[in-house]
Amino acid sequence: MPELPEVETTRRGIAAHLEGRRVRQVIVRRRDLRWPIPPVIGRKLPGQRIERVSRRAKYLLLDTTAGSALLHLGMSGSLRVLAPATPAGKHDHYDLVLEGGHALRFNDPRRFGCLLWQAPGQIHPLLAGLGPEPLSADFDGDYLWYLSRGRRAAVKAFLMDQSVVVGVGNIYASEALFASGIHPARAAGRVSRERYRRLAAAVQEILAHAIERGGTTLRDFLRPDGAPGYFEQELRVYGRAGQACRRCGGPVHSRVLGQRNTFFCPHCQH
DNA sequence: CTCTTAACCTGGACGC
DNA sequence: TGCGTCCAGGTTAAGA
Repeated sequence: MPELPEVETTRRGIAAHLEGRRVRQVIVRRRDLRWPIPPVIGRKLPGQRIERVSRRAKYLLLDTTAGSALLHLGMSGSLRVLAPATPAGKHDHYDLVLEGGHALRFNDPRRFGCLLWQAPGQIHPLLAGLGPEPLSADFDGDYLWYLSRGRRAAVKAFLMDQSVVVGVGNIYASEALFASGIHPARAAGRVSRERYRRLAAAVQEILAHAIERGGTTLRDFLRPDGAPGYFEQELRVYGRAGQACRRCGGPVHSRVLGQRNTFFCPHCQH
């Protein structure tokens, strides 16, 4: 479900409720997520004040002086802030109960998400080796061009590689490649510097705009306040196989690339 | 290194 | 109504 815009939307939604508050209790209903929830969280987190809710790539971090809780939403995870004593439903795997009784609740049918712990001053192994944030100054077309020299994998797989740049998932990769006129199956090493500049600009523009719209709701993504995201209506190619390209009117194609369904216009993208 | 593939897990949509 | 099949926004681990 969540790519960078959806995770950032979630961060903004929960931050106002969490920052400055203490965690009273950690309730774990199912420990076996992508990785088991480590017992250290139950020992360290209660009593701690959440100083900041931050984001790195598609991970959310609840920063305290004792360490940081590291949250990932996987494919189907979502977070809500709920009133005290709201009954838990199916797939509600953990709650972080705050002082005052409100709870941050994690729901995730497929259990690809995780809740891990990062000690103060340490970088969790999952965060080591991640590429730059796409909306930071460390990311631009020249960087992509330089890094891609000699790479034979498809440019779409290259763009979705989180060690290259973080946050770009299957929806926004198709969208950014369409916006910059690059065929998703083209070898990454055979895209020109000028076109990588356009691609990087498209990634930044699309992600920023999607954040403004509260992310993309395709099936079940909801913001922490329960509202859907409104970027779906802005999608140019994703999920539109067989429909008219919004630029040339020809049919949008789809094919599987790197195990993921990919949408593009063969007339507009080369 | 780089690249590809299988695997993790559940639910919804669809065809029969 | 029920059952089988396919698909889904992510990521790692293992193997070539």
